[in-house]
Amino acid sequence: MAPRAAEPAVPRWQRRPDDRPDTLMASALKLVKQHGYRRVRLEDIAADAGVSKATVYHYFDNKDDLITRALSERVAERQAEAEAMLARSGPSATQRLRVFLRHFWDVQLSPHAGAWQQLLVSEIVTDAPPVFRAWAKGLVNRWGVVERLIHDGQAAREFNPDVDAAVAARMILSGLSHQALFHEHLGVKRLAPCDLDRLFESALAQFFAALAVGSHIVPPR
Amino acid sequence: MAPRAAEPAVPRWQRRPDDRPDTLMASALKLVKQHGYRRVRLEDIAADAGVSKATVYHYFDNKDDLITRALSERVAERQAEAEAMLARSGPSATQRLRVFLRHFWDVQLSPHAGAWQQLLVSEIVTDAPPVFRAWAKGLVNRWGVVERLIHDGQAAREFNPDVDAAVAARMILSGLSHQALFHEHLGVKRLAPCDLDRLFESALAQFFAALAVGSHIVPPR
Amino acid sequence: MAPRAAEPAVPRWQRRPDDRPDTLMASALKLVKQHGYRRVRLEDIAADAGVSKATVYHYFDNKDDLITRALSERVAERQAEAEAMLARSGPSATQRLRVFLRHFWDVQLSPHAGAWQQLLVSEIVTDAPPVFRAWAKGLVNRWGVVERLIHDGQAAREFNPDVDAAVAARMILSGLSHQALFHEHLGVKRLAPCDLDRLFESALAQFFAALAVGSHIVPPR
Amino acid sequence: MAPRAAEPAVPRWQRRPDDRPDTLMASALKLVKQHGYRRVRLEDIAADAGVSKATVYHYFDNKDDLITRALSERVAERQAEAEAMLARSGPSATQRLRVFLRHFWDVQLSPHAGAWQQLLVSEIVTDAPPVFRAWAKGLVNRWGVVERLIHDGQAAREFNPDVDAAVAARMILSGLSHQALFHEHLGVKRLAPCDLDRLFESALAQFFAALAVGSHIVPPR
DNA sequence: CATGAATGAGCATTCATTCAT
DNA sequence: GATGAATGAATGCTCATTCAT
Repeated sequence: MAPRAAEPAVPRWQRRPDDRPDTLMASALKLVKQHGYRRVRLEDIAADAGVSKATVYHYFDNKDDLITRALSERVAERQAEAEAMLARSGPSATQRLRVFLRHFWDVQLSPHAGAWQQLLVSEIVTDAPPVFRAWAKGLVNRWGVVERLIHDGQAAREFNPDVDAAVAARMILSGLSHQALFHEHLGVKRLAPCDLDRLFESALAQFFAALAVGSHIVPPR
Repeated sequence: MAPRAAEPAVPRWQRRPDDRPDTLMASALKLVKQHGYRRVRLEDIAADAGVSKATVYHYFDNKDDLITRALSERVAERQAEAEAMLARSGPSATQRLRVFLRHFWDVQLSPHAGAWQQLLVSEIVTDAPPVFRAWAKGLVNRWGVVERLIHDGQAAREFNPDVDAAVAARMILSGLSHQALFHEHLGVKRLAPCDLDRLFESALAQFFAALAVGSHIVPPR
Repeated sequence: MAPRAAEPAVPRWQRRPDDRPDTLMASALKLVKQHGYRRVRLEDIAADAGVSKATVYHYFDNKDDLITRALSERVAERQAEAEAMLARSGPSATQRLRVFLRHFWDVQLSPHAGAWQQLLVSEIVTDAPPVFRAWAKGLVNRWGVVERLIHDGQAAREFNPDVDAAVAARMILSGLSHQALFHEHLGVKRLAPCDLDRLFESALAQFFAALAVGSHIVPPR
Repeated sequence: MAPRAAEPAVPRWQRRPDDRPDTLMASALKLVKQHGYRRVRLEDIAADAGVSKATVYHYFDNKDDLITRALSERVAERQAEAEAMLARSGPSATQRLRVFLRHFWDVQLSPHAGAWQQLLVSEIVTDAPPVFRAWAKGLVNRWGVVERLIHDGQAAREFNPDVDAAVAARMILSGLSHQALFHEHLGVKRLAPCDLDRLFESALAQFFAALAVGSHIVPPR
């Protein structure tokens, strides 16, 4: 409470006011990930950011605005990362796909990603539709990336041209995502143990088997 | 205030049939699905069931108890349905798998199932772990059913014996689930349209292609 | 719920309905003493008496009526005891006083009496004035008893006739009561230990010293 | 709802001086004394202090915290007063005792003190033990003061050195306290009238008679 | 008689938001 | 710009009492 006497008169840094919104959004993000969208209290966010509740209203319209903007910004960053994830070079479509999917899997397994999936599916889709839409665009984008890689492989005669590339892309990504969420993040692995690498490798083996040139694909009806 | 003269004195409340707890749980379920676990107000549930708040406390310990029991009961029912879903007969493993998966897909597409997935992933896993565990058991169960059907097919030489049946089971179910959730329930279909039947049929075609006897499966490492 | 089959057809005793009110009052008394007037819940009393809440309303107008009547009855009993306490015979007034006061002290030390004092002073005086009045009559009665015993002693030349007997009676009884309450029941003995017998005996010695024939009593102004 | 035209827009609340917590504690104290610990409603305290319920939570953790702190503070004040009560000078121990006890008696007769005794004995001892302990310390303290004054008198040959000073102190203070409570505050004077001054003076006369040099004290056993 | 069922009124506590300084 | 102070609107829970059976 009382000013600490012997302290150096010149603090090492001054909090630049411009940082405020970012600091607040960072705190918001952190606490939302920890406790969920609806459970975070504005007060906690403010405290975490080291400001008073009222200050939040200088920078944001209300709690929702703060959180929504915090999430949006993060979605944008993630999107950028996701783009970067694309394996741009590589000898074969197979190789590039494998690299991309491996990266995707690793990301999905991060606790970060787990928390995000939960938030998205539950509260964001309901309470912050624009954020959800932004994120969904990224999702569709990734589907497109994989679809294009498959098409490349088909064009290069690496893959069976009869395979429905769009669906194949969706299924491998959805499968991996869903497994990461339930198996890893939600703890189903305790009920049905399965080595994570085996999961990924087997899934990939089957994915490529279905894409293989001679695969017995029965075109939909 | 004013003395009611010869009025028949309408009784303040009615005695209703003994299914009170069930009615309450039904209302709870309905409103939880509509507004989410944390957002339902006890008062709304009571009102929906046509009773007063206090009546709820006659049958349940508290709000959590009511909702948790409502969810648990529903999980039990769903579990039963899921068991029944099993295609018990059929000429071939392929046929039986197809029937099972079709049923699974149809169920996943129901709005009901969509709401459930959201609830489970978000609030139930956090706020009602026992309910989540019960549900997770059912999930693992379904994985097991498909795995066994694949094993049957492998034993009957219908499928490639090298395929990792457990992972194949997980991936097809997870893929379908995840697609149903995002594509259908969360509205991603507006961003990336795709016919639901095509989705299912292509997914199945690729699934069986990977299982096909001659498929080029590279066993994991 | 289901009737226990093998049970002897004739229970050893039938609860006589006439017992009900007494049973209820007993439970009320017990719980009021345990938890205080305002904290007992009607439900607890009913449960303790083995009947349902609604049954209480057959015998009593409301919660207050039940408790008030329970207390009143007990006050009446106590009063009777108190009367009986009077040492009717004895060689000297001194002896009879000593016997009476010893009895009084012992009663005051009982946990029972402690609970009662608390109740009286706090809730009964406020919430059940008639009960309080009844009890107060008993109190005044006891003062009168001691006063008369002192008068007897004065008439017999055992005590100094100048002593104000009424006040002496009040002070010895109040002193003992108050000490019993605070020292014993409210636990002040932990802060200022004092042997109970020493307390009583010293108090009595001083009481009789003041009454002694040669005592230097300065009559009030 | 209707747009308020050019209205000066009366502010919804006022900022008030910084003595809020004190104001609140004062109101708490007042209402607790009026209605008892458990019966005061937070809302009433807030209203009495002219603030909203929520404001209370700005300064106190909860209702209990508010009341407990209010009581504690008051106990502290009373304690200070009690210390000051000590008759520091005077020609004789007798004189100093008389002054002290007179002051004590006057205080005990104040309506204030009556309310406090009731609260202490009933709710405080149960619901706010720390407050009770603090108060009990003050009580024991007062016993000690009188005991020391008696010892002084014994040392100065004013009083009989055989008298048990500790017990004498307890009995005179307890007697006066108890009489003040029942006779005055709880209205027993209506049943058994007695002039307050006579009560005090006679009590004191007997007290000093027992202490007198020649008093026939029979040391306890 | 006895009771399970039902309820209204009450109450402490939480939290996003606003205002005066 | 920043904040402490203030609040209204919710909301879960309790309990004495009443009614239909």
